[in-house]
Amino acid sequence: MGRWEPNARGRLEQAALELYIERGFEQTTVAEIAKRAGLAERTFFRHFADKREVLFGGAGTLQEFLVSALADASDAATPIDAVAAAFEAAGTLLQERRETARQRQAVIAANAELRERELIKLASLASALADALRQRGVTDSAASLAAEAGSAIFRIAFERWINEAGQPDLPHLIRESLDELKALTAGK
Amino acid sequence: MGRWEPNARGRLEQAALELYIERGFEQTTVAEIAKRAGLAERTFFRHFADKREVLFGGAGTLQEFLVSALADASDAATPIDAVAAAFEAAGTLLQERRETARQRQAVIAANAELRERELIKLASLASALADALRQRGVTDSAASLAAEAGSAIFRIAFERWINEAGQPDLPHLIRESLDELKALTAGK
DNA sequence: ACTGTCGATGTCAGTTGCTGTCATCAGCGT
DNA sequence: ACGCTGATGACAGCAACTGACATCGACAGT
Repeated sequence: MGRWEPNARGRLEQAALELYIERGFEQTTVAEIAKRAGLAERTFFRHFADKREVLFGGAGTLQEFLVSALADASDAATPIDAVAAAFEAAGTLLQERRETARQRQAVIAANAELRERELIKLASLASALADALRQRGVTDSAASLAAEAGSAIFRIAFERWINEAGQPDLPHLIRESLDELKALTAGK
Repeated sequence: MGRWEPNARGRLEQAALELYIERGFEQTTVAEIAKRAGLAERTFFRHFADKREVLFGGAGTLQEFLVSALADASDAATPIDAVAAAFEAAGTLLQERRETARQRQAVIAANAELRERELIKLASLASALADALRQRGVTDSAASLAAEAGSAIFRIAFERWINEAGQPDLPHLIRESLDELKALTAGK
């Protein structure tokens, strides 16, 4: 047994999400989050770079998953198809936590600073995917374009998945968005 | 003659850009910006919501220009082609300020918070373009996809325009990116 | 010319996010 | 037993941002 309760980081994430839901992101102070987690304010900043980051702990994991999924994709696949396939695989995993995802997304949508953070996480993700494509021999500009297009497809499909009633299938929505983009760029 | 020197807002923008270039964004305090502009710190926050916003005064203008350019586009054009054409028109105007754009972009690239702000401005822009497309009768999802794809095309072309040696033509780079995306989504 | 309103700015105090620094203390290896 | 390490606490301090109130030229109406 340690000197302190275990999983300080997890407790902070939990406390923060609860408080952000209860009274909103801006109305919550870091001191309150720390107090609910049974820690000092200073400790919060040892685990998270800032007050927003506590909501994005999973972003790094998702990015690693996508990059390795992309690395495993068939060499025969088009860059865009490979990226979309990686997102579909990730979508299958996300699927299991729809309610959590909805809560989190509601908090993020309600605050501009959190939306900014989300956007930069997605941009970092697209950049990592572009790098992975380049390692597969894809041209510089084609890699950027395919990664950004894939990211846009995912964002739009994710939003529909969150907002739609019932139990929509995220990988299926991703595939639909991909097909629609292909139709849009095919001319009329 | 007013009681104060005219164009306080412009002086603040100028002073801020200079200081961000001289010593970097984080190393500059709002008090220093205000002092260089001959104003009080409080006045800075009356003109700009925060320390970052002072670099993005033109974003609103750009967005309005794009939306009205899109509204003027031919009804025969594909959604993506209409969006790309709007960006090309904007690119023609941006072209005249390449050096200013490069300086500004260097400052933004050097700081994560500024990149976040830039991303949300671009997201807002894409969202406005999607709305404009919907008013033209484009489907919800097609409008989002076309606007996001157009935005990605512009971002990538803009980056190349900034970094390339010589005097690259921005509208031409936009067109090239559009064509490349079309090729990528056309299958092999 | 007088007067009252208005708009842009100054001044000041206060909250909060975030950082640097040093102290504390259980566990662990030697 | 001893010292090292890693996670935490305690405290001081800076800078971003906000609210409240004061100031004073411009300007309109009379």
